[in-house]
Amino acid sequence: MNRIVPSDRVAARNARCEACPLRCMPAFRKLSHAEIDFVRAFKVAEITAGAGTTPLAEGSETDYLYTVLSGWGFRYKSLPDGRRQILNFVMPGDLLGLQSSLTSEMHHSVEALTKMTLCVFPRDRLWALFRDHPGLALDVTWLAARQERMLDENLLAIGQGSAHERIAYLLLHLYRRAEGAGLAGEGEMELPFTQQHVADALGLSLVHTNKTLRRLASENIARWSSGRLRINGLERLVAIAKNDPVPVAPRPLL
Amino acid sequence: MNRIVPSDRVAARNARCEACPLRCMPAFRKLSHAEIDFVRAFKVAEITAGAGTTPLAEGSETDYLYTVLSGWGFRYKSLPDGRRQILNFVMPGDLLGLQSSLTSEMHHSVEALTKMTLCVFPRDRLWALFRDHPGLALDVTWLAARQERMLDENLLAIGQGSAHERIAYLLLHLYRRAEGAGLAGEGEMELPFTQQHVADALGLSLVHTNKTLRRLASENIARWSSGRLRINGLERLVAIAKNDPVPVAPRPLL
DNA sequence: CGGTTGCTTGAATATATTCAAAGTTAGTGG
DNA sequence: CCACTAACTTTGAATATATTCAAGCAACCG
Repeated sequence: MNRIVPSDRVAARNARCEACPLRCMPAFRKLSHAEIDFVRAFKVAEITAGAGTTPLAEGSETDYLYTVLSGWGFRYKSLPDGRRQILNFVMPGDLLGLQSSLTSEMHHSVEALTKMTLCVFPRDRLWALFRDHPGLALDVTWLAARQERMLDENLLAIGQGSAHERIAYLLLHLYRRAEGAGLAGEGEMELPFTQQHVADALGLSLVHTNKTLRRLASENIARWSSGRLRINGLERLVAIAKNDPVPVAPRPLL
Repeated sequence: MNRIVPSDRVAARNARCEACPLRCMPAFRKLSHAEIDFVRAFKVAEITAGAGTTPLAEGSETDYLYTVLSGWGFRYKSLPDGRRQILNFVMPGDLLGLQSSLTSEMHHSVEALTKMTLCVFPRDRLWALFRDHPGLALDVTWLAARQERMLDENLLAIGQGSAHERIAYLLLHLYRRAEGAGLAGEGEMELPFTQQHVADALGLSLVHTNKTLRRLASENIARWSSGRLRINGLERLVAIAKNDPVPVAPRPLL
């Protein structure tokens, strides 16, 4: 179903992290000179993963951590019979591969939804990061805690919500996160995936996901077509989702 | 429903962390002398939370982190109408309150199932820990990553599993964790909570939870009565759960 | 165009929920 | 020791929600 294809590797050691277009955004915390220098040396490559490829695969060993510079993807786990659960969507600024910091065996996969650009950091230098840059180490922990919080909210929505509530929650969640990454505004954003992805993220069948989305459209709350989401009733969406996860800024970026 | 009761506070600065009965267990990593000294100074109190109390409440501010020394509890989030999702169960060795490391506002609650004993660490000295003890800082990150992995597995079970699979998953998960904390063996363990807790943890109704548990008993796979779980068919339980989360040792303990 | 992928819809079915009530157990106080 | 209560477990029946099955439609692509 999801073929694992090796990612294109681009030698790009000439990283000018201080001029990183992502880091320059106001949403991210400013690093000190010493920290920027460390990050630049920490980064060993910049790779591109094409849409549909699997840069990180469950069960495999990875010696690297990645920061998403651009593009969309998703983290997921599969069952032997093919069912899969999308754990969350991946956007610029996210740190990947931390989950298994000691052992390097991955316990989930990551698939690219669009072409993704990733900064590559060798895992074996994470120790030096913790030893020499406690501020960056706290950033790593902050990112892990943020991830955990998102999973908590996810679990609440999936465990307790009806289909209507789950879909509202997911759309709002994605909109707020995209906002934080400069990818949304004016109630509009790109959704570079299919209804099947929404179904797999929320534990719903494709058919029921479709019917629930149609209902949101007929209620004139949110319309999704041709890969673009338009939210007309943000307040009503929040009321249905019972949760408005506005992101905190400034947030760390490795 | 869940009244918030202040916990009994016990002045216990005479902590002999090096002789901590929990830390002495083989499952936990040995700390260096310097690390032990730091942890002992880091610990400002030892408190007891009675069964049914809520030592950490969603929305409140906490200036402390806690390590569970003994007892059981659970982490949960609630919706305005009373529905609640149990995010996971809390056992000895778990670190609590990290989730919101920078802001001190809690995004979930913790309720004690039995009397719990907790080590108390002031959050504002976390920075000193990261600065002076990178090994302990990595431990904190390791614990966060482990938590994240457990949430991932949870999400997979709840999002994709049938009731039968979810219950099998939870029982197995609890058994493996209890094993790691020295609280289970020979296929037997204490379950100090009710079927309602299982229902709230798995996103199932109480009635359906009960019927599914009865089915597992009638299949002679696992029996739960009078607060005690007896697993007769561990292999069959693993086969249903499609996942056997054997804990890794040694693991860190703060 | 023909083929593929994704969206949409209706109908039949399955799974899980809600409702209702009885049975059990543990704790309390007379 | 027993009556009484409260919390928890168990069961059956009716209902709701979501799934599966099946098929048509639309858009895109070689």
